[in-house]
Amino acid sequence: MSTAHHCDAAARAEQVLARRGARITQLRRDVLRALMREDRPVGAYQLFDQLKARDAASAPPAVYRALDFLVGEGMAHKLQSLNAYVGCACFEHAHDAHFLICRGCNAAEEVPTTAIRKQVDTDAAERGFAVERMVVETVGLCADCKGRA
Amino acid sequence: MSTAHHCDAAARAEQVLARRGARITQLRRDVLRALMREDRPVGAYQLFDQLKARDAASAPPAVYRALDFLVGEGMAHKLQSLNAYVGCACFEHAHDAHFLICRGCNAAEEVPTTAIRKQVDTDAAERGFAVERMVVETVGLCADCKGRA
DNA sequence: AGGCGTCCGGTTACATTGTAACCATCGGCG
DNA sequence: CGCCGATGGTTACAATGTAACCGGACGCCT
Repeated sequence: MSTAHHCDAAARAEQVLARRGARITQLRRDVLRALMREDRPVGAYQLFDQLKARDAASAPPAVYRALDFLVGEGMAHKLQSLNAYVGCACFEHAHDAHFLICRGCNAAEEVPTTAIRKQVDTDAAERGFAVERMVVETVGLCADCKGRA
Repeated sequence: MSTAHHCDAAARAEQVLARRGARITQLRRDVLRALMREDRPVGAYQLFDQLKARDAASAPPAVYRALDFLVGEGMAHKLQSLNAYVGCACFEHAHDAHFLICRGCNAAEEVPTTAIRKQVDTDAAERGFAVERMVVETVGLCADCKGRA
């Protein structure tokens, strides 16, 4: 696993944010990079500990604020079933996602939601429900971990 | 809104559990009924406070254990995006669900997942991922709250 | 009936996750 | 320059969830 890919993701994300006119501060950059460096979901306090060790963060609220910013910009997602965050160098401001979360290796693969979103919209429309946000998370075993079982 | 419906739900759930041979203790019954009495998601500590007031629960772990039992039996679901629980007088041991969660009135309507589940299975199969559990939650405004806006 | 093993829940003490509130600072802008 | 909104530092806490240990209840078997 080369780190090049992850650096690229962070760099790409920063470019997108810049083009968008978003304020990229040092803290936000640090959080973004820390997130991207991992290829797994990371807890807010895990991030905090990492950053704290480098004097890059002062206290939990700072980290949560940066995470909220990144999630709002679509550069991170929160995994509700893990209370953890993953990075995502996406070009859309905010977008929903479907995560395949492996309970073997803790990887979380983001996959597109077009078909699911359509079905959710149908379910909602039938009931006059206006969709704002969607959470889709699937827990199980990835191909590798399934094999290793 | 009559309470009859909710009592029926709790009674029905207890019947199903009984037929299944599950151990229905006083605590579990109390938690089940408290859950069913609400028509909204309820936090574990909210339940705890209610039960505590009636001397029906001693401490948080007891409530969490009862909730785990009920979720395992398919008589309750956890809403990951709210950290809250809802009852469900279903006949399946465990089943996934799609929840339409209204941020106006906090109602959570459970709707079937057949179509979504199929798509999730497809997404997963394409990547060799073995699905075990699925979380689908949609946040927005229900018909009533949309109107009231 | 007696003894055994398992399941359940009481209890204590914490761990983890998330936030409210207040203030200092910084950067842009008139 | 002086104002203003956005950002983040700081403190103190709220809310959510759990580990570990124990005793008692219950079913089951002999």
